[in-house]
Amino acid sequence: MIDIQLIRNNSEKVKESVRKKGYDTGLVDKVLEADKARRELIVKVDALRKERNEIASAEQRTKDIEQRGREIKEELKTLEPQLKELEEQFENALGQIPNLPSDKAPTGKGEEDNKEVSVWGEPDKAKSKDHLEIGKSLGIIDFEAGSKVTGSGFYYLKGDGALLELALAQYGLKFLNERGFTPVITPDLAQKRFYEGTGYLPKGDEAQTYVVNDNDLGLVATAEVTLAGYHADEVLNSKELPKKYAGYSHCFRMESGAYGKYSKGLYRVHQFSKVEMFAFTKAEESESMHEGFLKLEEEFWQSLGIPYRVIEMCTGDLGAQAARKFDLEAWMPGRGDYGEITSTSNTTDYQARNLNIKYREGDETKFAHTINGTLVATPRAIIAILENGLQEDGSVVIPEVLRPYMGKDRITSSR
RNA sequence: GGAGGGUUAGCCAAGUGGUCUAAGGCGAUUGUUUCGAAAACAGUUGGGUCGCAAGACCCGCAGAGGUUCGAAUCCUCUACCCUCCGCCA
Repeated sequence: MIDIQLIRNNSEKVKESVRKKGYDTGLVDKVLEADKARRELIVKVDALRKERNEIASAEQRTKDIEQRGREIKEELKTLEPQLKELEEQFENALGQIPNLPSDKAPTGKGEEDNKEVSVWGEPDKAKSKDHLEIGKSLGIIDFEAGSKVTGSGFYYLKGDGALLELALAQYGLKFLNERGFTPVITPDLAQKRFYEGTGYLPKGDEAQTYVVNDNDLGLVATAEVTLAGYHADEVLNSKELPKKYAGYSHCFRMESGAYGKYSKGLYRVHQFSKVEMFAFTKAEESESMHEGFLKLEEEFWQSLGIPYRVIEMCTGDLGAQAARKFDLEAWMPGRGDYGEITSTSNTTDYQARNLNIKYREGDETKFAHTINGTLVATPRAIIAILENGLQEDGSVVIPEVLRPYMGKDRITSSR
């Protein structure tokens, strides 16, 4: 959520930001109304509580005073639940206001207004084979068994496919560990507060998360959920900041209604694993940390030798949480186009407000800033590696940096 | 699964119905002092409402209910932590 003070003091500016993000500016007026109603009742309730406290600490206790105490108790019995209700309405309204976009984010409505920032590597236009075809002939990806046993959108990786996934994860964690990140293996399930607090409720708010029983637990869509939650309700020491984590987890996404030729094969699946970067920083450091995340993503993908381009999201394509966001898109010969492989967002203090993550600096406590970024989501990495590394003879060359983890330099057939 | 003990502010910790307006200590931070520092002393160190401000008030003792004129304190439920027993490895 954003700071209510900002809305109270500068509602026009907030509306402008909300409009830029493509949300309804009426949300802002709703918040102000709810805030007003809530404050009016607070004044009433506080006055009654004050009187109650005075009565309770009075030197002399008389029948009259005790009678007044009983009256106050009755009044509060009706007013306090009303206040609670108004507070909830206020919180809900406030929670629907998206984070303000950074001034640096290009203004725009949707995908078509995103900005290409840079391009690295030379796509090999001669290659056009699809990872599904390659994976099938090498015997390393099996979607048929996945849909038999689990359902559509699930798959088996086997043989070198399994080794490749683990190689990517291990290389990724080591890569980040060497660059100051703490590797973490996180829970794959989290409570509602966390998967909602990190904002996996997009504009359409179609459910994205698999929920387990009525347990209030959901399968995480990303380790961002559990990494952000790691320091929930804490006050961090500013000297310990920034804190940088490299989380490895499975990710589960319902992806309802997301079928089509661009969602083919491993590109859009219901379960995958991912190495995720996450940082908690001081307010003034989030921007440089975010840019650092982008650099690390580039360095990582360059080390794999995969051609990519960097896209900066325009305001309309930032989502609720992000103030600024960059994606890396790898060249994928099978589709003859670039496809998203990473995404890094600066959510400033938006997530931290939801999850109550602060830091103390001097005699001030402030909300921390949180930054997230994909290092590698393994299925899409596998697409890029298979399709770009395919040789004439049908084998696939493994990027050099992964060879130590695989114990071989190419994939020839499944074993 | 059973039985007991526990959860107080950034951390440690006192407090078993009414000056608790939550003691004290540590840490952090600001000021005084100093050439500078240390030490010492003084202040600040959860959230909210009203107010131009000075300030005033409300809430907050794991969470949610309840008893009472009055709850950190008594009662009920829930979560989590610890110890022992059982079970499994």
